[in-house]
Amino acid sequence: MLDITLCRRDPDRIRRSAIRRGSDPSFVDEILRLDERYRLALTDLETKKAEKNRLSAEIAKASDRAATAAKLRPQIAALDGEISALDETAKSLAPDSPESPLRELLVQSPNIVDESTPDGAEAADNVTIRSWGTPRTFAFAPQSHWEIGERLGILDFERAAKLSGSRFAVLRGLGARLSRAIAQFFLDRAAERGYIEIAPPYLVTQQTMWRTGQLTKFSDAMFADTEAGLYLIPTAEVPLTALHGDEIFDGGALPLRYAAYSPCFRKEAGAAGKDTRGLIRQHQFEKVELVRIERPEDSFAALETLTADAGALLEELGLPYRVLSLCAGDLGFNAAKTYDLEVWLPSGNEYREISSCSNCTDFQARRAQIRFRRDSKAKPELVHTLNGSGLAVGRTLVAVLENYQQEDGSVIVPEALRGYVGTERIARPE
RNA sequence: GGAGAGAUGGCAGAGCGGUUGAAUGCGGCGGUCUUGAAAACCGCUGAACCCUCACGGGUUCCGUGGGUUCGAAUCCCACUCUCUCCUCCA
Repeated sequence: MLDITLCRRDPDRIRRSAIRRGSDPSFVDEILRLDERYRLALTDLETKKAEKNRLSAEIAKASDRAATAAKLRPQIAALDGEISALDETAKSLAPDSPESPLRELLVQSPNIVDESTPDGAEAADNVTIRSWGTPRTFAFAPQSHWEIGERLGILDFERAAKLSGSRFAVLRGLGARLSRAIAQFFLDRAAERGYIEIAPPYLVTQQTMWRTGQLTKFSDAMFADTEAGLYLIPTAEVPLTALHGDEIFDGGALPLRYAAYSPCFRKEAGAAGKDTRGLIRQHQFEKVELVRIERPEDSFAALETLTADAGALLEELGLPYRVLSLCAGDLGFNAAKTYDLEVWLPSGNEYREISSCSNCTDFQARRAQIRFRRDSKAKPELVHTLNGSGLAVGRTLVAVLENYQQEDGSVIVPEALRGYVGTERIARPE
């Protein structure tokens, strides 16, 4: 949600951001026009209310209340008429009333693009910031993770389809164990880096979804039980970020760092025909999510740290990756700036996204009303929220299987995971 | 699922239909005292929005939404949530 006061103070900033995202900036003029009308109506309304309150106070102060009330009643009735009419007008225009077109415009607009986000219209314009590791050269044709997994008996897509249809997987034996090992490894590292582990609900209310910007209007991206009014989280970012909604922190409480391991549920409605094989794009996948709540002045430095925290996991696993700065046109709704981490997958001879780290500045904080005070007398200010995968478990499993595959069909377990998996090599199904 | 109790400021906890944004306590901030600290004492201490260059003024908010009334934290209705007991269950 955009800040109405910022729209008044610096409309050009909003226009510039819209243009960089590739959308028409004329809505800013519409916002200003509606806002003007709203404030006129509001001032009018409040003046009438003040008059009425004065008359009521007069009755309260009078020695003979009944008589005074009788005398003033016609005046008050007249004011009541005007008040209810003005009230309706003001309500229909207010930036916080659900029906108002002004609110619609504020709510539908994506976050303001940060200056440091590169220009560009689409994914091809994203800028590679750095890369780590050298993709391994294979003496044989590397296989895809589903070939490896099915042959080793640790991935079973056929039976998953029998149970649940397409875009599901069954992990078996060391496959299931490896997946659990990866998640455990991520959580342990997060704890070492000062992230507090949270085990959140996986079902949240519509309001919670709305607050973190996942629900704008009608979203067909998420699984929901509409009868119960509950949504399956598409990422733990949702409960972690909304955790402190409607709260005001003491300045000393910040920054806050949270990590949560959770399943994520997505309909993938817009992805028909994409990544239909294997674990890459599932209706249900697991992820360790990192969330930071920061003071505004610290949030961009925190984005660098967050991205480094995610990258360190890939480095420890020995998986080559690169970091992209998403261009303005490819940026998500909530983000002012995003770094994507892409891991090397030898079967496709390409890098694939395994983490996305975003600074959402005050955008989600405004929706969820997460604030802090610099000192005990200061006015509450909105915090900045950041989130990043640290990392997607399923895609890490893919990367491990593909990058560590051996010519004999076995897979070596990366050093960092051996303690969790309990073996150095996955050779044959038990 | 059944029965009961409750929802008030950062927290705890009062509150008669009339100047109550709300007693009191705790916490927080400032001050006096002190070499310093503690204690004691004094003062201040909720949020959102609108008008104003500013000083200042105004409106709204006591779970949410309606209603009664000139006037509602206080009365009425509906809803939501929390707690306790029973039931069920991993």
